[in-house]
Amino acid sequence: MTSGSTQRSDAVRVRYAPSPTGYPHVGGVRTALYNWLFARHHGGKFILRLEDTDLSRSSEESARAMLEGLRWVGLDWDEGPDVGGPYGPYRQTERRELYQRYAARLVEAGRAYPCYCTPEELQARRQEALRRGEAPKYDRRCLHLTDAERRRLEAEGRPRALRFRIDDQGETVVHDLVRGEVRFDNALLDDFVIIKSDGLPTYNFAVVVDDLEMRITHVIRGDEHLSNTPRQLQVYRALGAQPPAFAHLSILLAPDRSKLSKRHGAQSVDAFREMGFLPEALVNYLALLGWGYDAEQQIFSVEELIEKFSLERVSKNPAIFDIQKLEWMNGYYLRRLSVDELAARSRPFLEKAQLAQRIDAQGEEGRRRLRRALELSQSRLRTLADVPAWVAYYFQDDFAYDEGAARRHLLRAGVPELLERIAADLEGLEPFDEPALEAYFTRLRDETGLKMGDVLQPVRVAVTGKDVSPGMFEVLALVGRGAAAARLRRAAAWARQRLAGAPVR
RNA sequence: GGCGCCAUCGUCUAGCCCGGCCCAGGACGCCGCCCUUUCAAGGCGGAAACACGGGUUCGAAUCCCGUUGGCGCUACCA
Repeated sequence: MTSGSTQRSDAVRVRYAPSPTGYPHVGGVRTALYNWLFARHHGGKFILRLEDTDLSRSSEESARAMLEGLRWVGLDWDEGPDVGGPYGPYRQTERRELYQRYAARLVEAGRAYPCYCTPEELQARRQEALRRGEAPKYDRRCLHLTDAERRRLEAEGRPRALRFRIDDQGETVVHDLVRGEVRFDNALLDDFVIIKSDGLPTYNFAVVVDDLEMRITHVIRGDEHLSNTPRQLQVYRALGAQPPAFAHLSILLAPDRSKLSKRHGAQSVDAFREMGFLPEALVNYLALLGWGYDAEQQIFSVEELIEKFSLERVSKNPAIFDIQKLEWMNGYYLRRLSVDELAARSRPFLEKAQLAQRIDAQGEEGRRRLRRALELSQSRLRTLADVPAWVAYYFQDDFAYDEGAARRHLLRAGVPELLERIAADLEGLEPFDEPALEAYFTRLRDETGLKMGDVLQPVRVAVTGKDVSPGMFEVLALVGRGAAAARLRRAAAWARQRLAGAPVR
């Protein structure tokens, strides 16, 4: 076994090692991103490894979702379960023999021993210790078993786990790249299980073996692992191996300061995709959550992130995920997309809103109108999911009026007459384009003595159903003469009827 | 309970290591103004923070101690 050697290649090798027990959530993606940026910055390797030793919670579906989620945000890996690599396999359940070999080494060295205590017994003793106000450490009962006792327990067919014999003298110091020196009293550690009775390794053992075998140089992971690091360091030492460097990232919190979880709604990258976020915006935002270049710059391309990323500038405090800033950033990226790109990225959302078929049905003209519609609404978008609402009225006439908008602008004395007149005028307007429309409405304003808003807002509601839209002349020109006039008449009729039937105010 | 981590505007943060340039800078959000047919975008301006208490020092956001709070670990989960 060569892996126990202390030599370390100077090429950076980092890994992201999720356990496939759920969806890929943003916190994990951020950890992966930092690892990836670190690797790319240093021209090193980024490795993906699946920690699937918890058979009851791991699933193939989740593993697929993990990889897909990472790929969606634009990460790629040099070694991993799907692409292979020189230190595979890259899922722990396929590496059992390896852990067994390392465990055997520890047993030989007297640093590991079989334990026959059942979970129930352990649980009971733990409760008891807690009740007495003592630390719930493993009592080393099985360390002191005589050969005869051991034989008896084996003969009983008792399940057997393997425990690591901790060195409880002195202290273990973690030299953390983001937190500095962190010291732990070894007397507080206990003999933890390294091989479960099902033969699979536990996390604290498997990570060490894998990181060693895969020649990982920097372990960049979540803060929740900091407390476990002294245990792992002891395993490295017992193996006579040089540990990698460590960097513990603060975790992501929900707005209520609790850990980000399901009940806070969106946390899986899939959810963000469905909400219409762009991967480049999510990456930029996530990079800034816990890392800052100079605090002035907010927008970073991936290339810039790679160039500027460093662990020294990773902040120590936990960060709260702020979806409003993400939305702002998403809007920023959306505004910088070409119209064609925007159209392409909007496609799934237009399909979901049943608009894609209508657009397609218009062929080339449909594409042209969609492009123009997107052009007009681009600066108003925050997510791709907003797109359908901004383009729908260019492709369908049968919409309902927004209640508040209708009340404010349609259900007023004189409005039906005004709309009918405009409809008639527009039918004769030549040409029916933006300059002509503007000239017409200016004339109408002067002639009636109304303010532009008093004229245009009713028109807006009649033509779009809402009181918010892009510039009215552009909208009218794009909707087209026939449809515009028809909608104005429909709104006039609707308003007249409502005003007569149930007088408003 | 024990151990560990963390602590600057509502949020992300700069500054902290190497005390004075900080009556604390930027960004999101919020408010106001400008532009304007509405809403955005854009421009300009504003309110908004060094958790608390002790030290050390001529001087502390910056160093030390304590308190409080948040989070994590303490599993045959990862």
